[in-house]
Amino acid sequence: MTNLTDTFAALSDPTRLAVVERLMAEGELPAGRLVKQSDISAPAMSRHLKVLRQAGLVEQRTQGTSRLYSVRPEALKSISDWTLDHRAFWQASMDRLATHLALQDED
Amino acid sequence: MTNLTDTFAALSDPTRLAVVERLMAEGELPAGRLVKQSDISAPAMSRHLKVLRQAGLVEQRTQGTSRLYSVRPEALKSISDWTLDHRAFWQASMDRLATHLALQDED
DNA sequence: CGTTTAATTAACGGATTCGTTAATTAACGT
DNA sequence: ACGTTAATTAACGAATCCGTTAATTAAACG
Repeated sequence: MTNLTDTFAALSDPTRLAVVERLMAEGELPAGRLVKQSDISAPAMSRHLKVLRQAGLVEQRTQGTSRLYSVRPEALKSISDWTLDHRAFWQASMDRLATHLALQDED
Repeated sequence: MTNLTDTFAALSDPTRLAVVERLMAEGELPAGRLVKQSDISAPAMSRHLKVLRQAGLVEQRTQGTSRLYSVRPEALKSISDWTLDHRAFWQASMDRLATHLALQDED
């Protein structure tokens, strides 16, 4: 099991966050495809993918000379779970804020 | 409005994640209190708090010579919203996984 | 006004991050 | 076995991060 800080670190880079979002939207994709629509080199992308893999955010499988990457849903769930663990805190505050704004609208 | 990658970056350091979690659990606390139960110096903590503040995760108010820090719920909500935006992806996968494991248990 | 308390900013060193180009590994087709 | 395609690892430099100690700012109090 990887640490939550590692998950956050993996998603703290714009290139990596974009990769994860694209893989979620389009599903499994080869590394080369991810390189094409980025403005960095293949080696740079390769190391970003390694970071994502080591953080448990993506997994890799080989097909011919290509490596296909996809998002591991467990990683996403661990983030969601973390926000839910603390939801009692931020939800109440947000509700207060929403109520306050709604009352202001009535003026 | 701050970027989501900045939010993730702020939470990618164990000291900062611990600070945020403690502030959520205990509410507003002075910087000095956060230093005490950490094993880093006051200047180091001060810069961590600055990172959290610039990422919009905490806010600060002054009381006497102390600075009181608290978590901004909006930041937490933005993370929760992000997971919900992609929930359709990971939820379905997790459900499949759960079903699969349940079927295995029956063997 | 000088002192104490609380916290920050300044300055510096070591480690890590992120990009590049060059070299290497891996799988496939002939 | 050889060449091609796809991707990774190696090697290096610039920038950023994170810790430290020393110096500075800010508020409160006699």
